[in-house]
Amino acid sequence: MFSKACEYGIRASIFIAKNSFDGKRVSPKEIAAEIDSPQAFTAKILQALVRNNIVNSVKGAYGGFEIDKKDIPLIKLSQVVEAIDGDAVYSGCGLGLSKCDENHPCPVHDKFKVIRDGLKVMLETTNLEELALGIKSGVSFLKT
Amino acid sequence: MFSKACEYGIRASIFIAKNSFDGKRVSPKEIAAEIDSPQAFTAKILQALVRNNIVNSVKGAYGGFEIDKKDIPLIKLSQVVEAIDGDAVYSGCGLGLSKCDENHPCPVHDKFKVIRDGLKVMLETTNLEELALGIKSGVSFLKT
DNA sequence: CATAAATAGGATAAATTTATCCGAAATAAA
DNA sequence: TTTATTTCGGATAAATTTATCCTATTTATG
Repeated sequence: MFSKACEYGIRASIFIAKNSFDGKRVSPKEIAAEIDSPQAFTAKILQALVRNNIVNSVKGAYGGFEIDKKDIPLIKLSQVVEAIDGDAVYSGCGLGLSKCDENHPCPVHDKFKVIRDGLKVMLETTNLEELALGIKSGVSFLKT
Repeated sequence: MFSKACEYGIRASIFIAKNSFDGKRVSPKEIAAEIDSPQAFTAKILQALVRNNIVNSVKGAYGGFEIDKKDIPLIKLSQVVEAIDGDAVYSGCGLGLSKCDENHPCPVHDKFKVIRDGLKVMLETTNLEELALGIKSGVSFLKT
């Protein structure tokens, strides 16, 4: 469904959001440990999230990654996915046709549309706040 | 969503089904041309479909790939996907956790479950016959 | 039986994704 | 201003996926 990079990116975003609630910045090292991901690779993904204005980075001593508290409920999962994987999950053809639309559909176009639209709505209506709160309260987890 | 191999596999299966309606066997060359895929790679995927008893191959002169007419309505998209990509699309965690279930869920477990279950039902209730008929009647297409 | 036509399958190459390493640049604090 | 700390970013490597090539094997037909 998503690339590994995107999976790490989502998990990292949730972890950063959780810590930002407490005004705590986190490092790639800490993030990688808490979401069980390769550290250097995760750092690259964090850079992409910074470039896309999803998380904020502070260089130098006592720096790290954070998200403005007021932004946490406004950031949707769809933004994180799009920053890393682009919009292929929504817009691409399920069977890989370069041109596939209502006028020239692949055999499963309509059936896939239902699924993809559902996924899109889900990602666009899920924000980092609710996911971070799940972690904070211990009902959900970011690693095995 | 699916690997390229799986996309080719689905398109190839539909094309074979369409021709099997007319009692016509098709070659990898013909298949690759009609679904716009790399021929040798497609041939490998066809081997996997044969090993999984989804399509039938006939070696030697006048051979090719075919599907028993009576089987066409019985073969579900889920079987083709599973033969090539396995069951990761259904059962895997959306965020890549190796252990993710009701008792130890990732933050988006429930929300993903709805989407994945929908996808699963769709794949399990869509058969090759209806897809092949769409191609035959010209309402849908296997290439751009 | 000989031949031509076709799939099977191993070896290999190219492309993409995933992952690591290291020096440069920035910044807070002493 | 110096130092320690931390992100940034380029280069590179490893792993996986995608793709190609070539030979062996099978089989219908003459």
